[in-house]
Amino acid sequence: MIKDEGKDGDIDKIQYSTISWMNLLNIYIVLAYYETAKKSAKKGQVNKNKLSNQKFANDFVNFQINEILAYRQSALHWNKNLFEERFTQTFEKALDSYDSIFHQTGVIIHSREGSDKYLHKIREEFEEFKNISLKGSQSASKREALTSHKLEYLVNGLKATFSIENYLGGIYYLTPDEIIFENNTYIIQESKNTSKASLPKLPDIQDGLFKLILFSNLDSLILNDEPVSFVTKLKLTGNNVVGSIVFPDASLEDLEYLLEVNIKIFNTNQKAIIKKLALEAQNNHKLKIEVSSNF
DNA sequence: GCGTCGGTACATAGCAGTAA
DNA sequence: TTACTGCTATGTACCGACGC
Repeated sequence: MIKDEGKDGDIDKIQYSTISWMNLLNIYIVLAYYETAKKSAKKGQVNKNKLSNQKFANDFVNFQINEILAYRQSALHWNKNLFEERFTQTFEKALDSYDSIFHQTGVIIHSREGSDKYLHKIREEFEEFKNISLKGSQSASKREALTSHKLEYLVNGLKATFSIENYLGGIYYLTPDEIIFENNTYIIQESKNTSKASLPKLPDIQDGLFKLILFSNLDSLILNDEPVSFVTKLKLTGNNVVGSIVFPDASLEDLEYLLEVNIKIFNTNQKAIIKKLALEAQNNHKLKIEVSSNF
């Protein structure tokens, strides 16, 4: 839920968007907090208030996993209950745990002040989510499949926000990198770039794909009450890439040619990833993938 | 000043190849 | 079979840049 790396380090807290994301994808959430940590002994860090080697309270994690194994309802249901009944107290536990880590290690941690504000904000977002789901369940239209999403498209200056809702009432807010209007079609695009390598790292590609697969499964895109045509696109750019390719438009020959002219640019693993991306675009309706140079 | 993001450095684990 | 070596993938930590 929270990771405090000491006063001179980073502090990370779970965001509500992550929780609603899990709701949308039917993934069960396990709350966890760190129980022990050591003062960082790395050179350059010994004189700072920095924690490393943080370990989870494992019993608490295992307990929840066992509960989930015996649970018979949807992840949304589990997550909702978890949030209502355990979130605040577990967060307090996490903070208390950091207090005792401070006493054990002498490492000063971030002040507790911001935490109340955080809890208030995340609770507010949860309430908003509950209100929207309530409205959804009252509506006469029964949605039967995950692919039938309700979609709102808000244009706010240059930023566009999608709110996707599935039939269970899970909601996730996503902001795509770019929206391009071309040949009467909206292209929802995620871009991943790498300045040093020729192809972005696999986790980055996966992240982009993941967001786009949600978009590409949308039934329809409504802008100002009018249905508009759209595709989704993952644009991968890297260093020294010769030529460019767009899947699934490109032929097998095009793919072989791209790999041939970039034989020294892409390593074996990267070539394999590109081939898999070609397959992904072939099998995923409405998804395009572009591989090109970053200049 | 704070929170966030992206790039990078570093440690570690897994794996395959090779020599003893 | 064992010990060693180098390569790669992965996760964590660190740090600078940026916007608010």
